[in-house]
Amino acid sequence: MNEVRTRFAPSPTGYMHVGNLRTALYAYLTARHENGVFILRIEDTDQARIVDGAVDIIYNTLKENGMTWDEGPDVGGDYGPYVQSERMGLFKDYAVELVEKGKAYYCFCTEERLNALHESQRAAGETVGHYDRCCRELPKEEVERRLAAGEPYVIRQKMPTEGVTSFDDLIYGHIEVDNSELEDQILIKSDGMPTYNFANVVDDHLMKISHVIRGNEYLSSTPKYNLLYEAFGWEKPIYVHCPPVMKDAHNKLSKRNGDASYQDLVQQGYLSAAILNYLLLLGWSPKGDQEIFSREEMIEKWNPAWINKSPAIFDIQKLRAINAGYINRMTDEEFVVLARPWIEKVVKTPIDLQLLCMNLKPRCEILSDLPARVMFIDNMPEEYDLEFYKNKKFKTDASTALTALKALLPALEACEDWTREGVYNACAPLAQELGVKGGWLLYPLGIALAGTQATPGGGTDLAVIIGKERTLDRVRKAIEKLTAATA
RNA sequence: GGCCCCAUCGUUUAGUCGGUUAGGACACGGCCCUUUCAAGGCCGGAAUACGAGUUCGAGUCUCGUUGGGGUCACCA
Repeated sequence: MNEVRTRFAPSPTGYMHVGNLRTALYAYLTARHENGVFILRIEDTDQARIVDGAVDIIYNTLKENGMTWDEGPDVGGDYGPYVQSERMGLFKDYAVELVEKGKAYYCFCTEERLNALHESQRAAGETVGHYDRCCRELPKEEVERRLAAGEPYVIRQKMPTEGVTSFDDLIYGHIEVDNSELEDQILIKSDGMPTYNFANVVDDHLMKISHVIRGNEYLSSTPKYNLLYEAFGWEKPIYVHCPPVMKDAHNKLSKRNGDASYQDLVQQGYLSAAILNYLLLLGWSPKGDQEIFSREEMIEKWNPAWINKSPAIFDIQKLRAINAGYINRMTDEEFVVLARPWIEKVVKTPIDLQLLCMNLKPRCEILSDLPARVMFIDNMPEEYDLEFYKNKKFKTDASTALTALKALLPALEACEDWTREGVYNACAPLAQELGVKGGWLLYPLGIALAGTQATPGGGTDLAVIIGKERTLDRVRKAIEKLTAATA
């Protein structure tokens, strides 16, 4: 049994989109599950599309998610270099080897001739087809003469003309394609550089990649890859083609359409662990009903054969729910650390942060929810709808609220122990004295202190969070407001 | 258009040898709990794209139809 070696081979062309990240995760897990090797290879041969800083984004994203690579541009390894542009010298010799084996050939056709060919195909009412293999059987002497004359050329792969080529994909199973469908594809371009397909096969072989894990847009070119392996006499890898992550039923998720990238999601307050967990489940499922996985659990349970065949639509609602699950599972202390910067965006005054966060934790799905929820602390709305005081269950309204707040005010003024228990104990007994339910008495307090209906905690908790001074001030103002309104 | 691939609740998935009240999660609705809103607990509505065939029996096997995705570059 050979060692399992997988690779993630992104092009540094910008942001990391979530489909890409998922592919990286699947490759990472496949390696780690088998105690194998995970390799990072940067495919930067399309210099025109390279974006500055994109490599760092790839490094950082992988690192943030704990996906460490054993071999790569920065850490080295026995099969480097791991940046494709630094390997350019390597490929031509392999292509020439193929020519010598009769599996490839020099082609001197000019761009003009190819265009003309396509024109005539079009004129004949055919769809534009394959290269007509004009140079495939050129006499050896002619080839050598034209090479010596310095004529520009490409090297093309010689495809079989009849029969079928098949391969096995770990998730799609056995796939066959008629050889007549295969074009004599270019291996080496006229500038001497390899095409992506060719470089990929050679690199994967040289790096001893055992599992080729990639998007299923490569499914239809895989027969060509396989033929290349066969032509060289190399051992073929196990193919794992992953279906795409969709934005909706018709469109792939892509940065070009303005869809959220991994970085965008993090900025919006999603936890990277939650994003990764969600991605794991998008198109893959383990045996049981477990949904939240630590990295160790992911590695343990991972089986690439359980990847789904059909495309999956990215559902932000489910991501929110998973994110909420991660927040809920945190300790209060961990949550305070994460929440503090978001809270401090809108709260500059002193508060009981611990108590606030304790109340916020089960109410927070993503961190960016926070500012809106705590806005009232520094900026309570001057005007708010007195209808807020209406509560069907407790049978309260503006008028009962006035009564309740008037009863509460002296108790709050007299309260010396301004803690959660202290304030609650100062207020709650009043309900008994008045012969009313706790909610009748305390519901209005929350409205008076926040001016909104949804608050992080009940009335007495809010009082403790914002402090005695502000509490008394707001209760007095509410009494004024209610007195004026109900007069 | 040719070729390849795919098809279970709104979404994501379970369903490995044909026999299931077709299960879970998110979302949605209801109830409970409750000092608001949440969280939590309980309950509920919701799917095998369609049509044939094989079979005592089909989500599961075969064929077709429809729908969808991918691919057909000197791009990666």
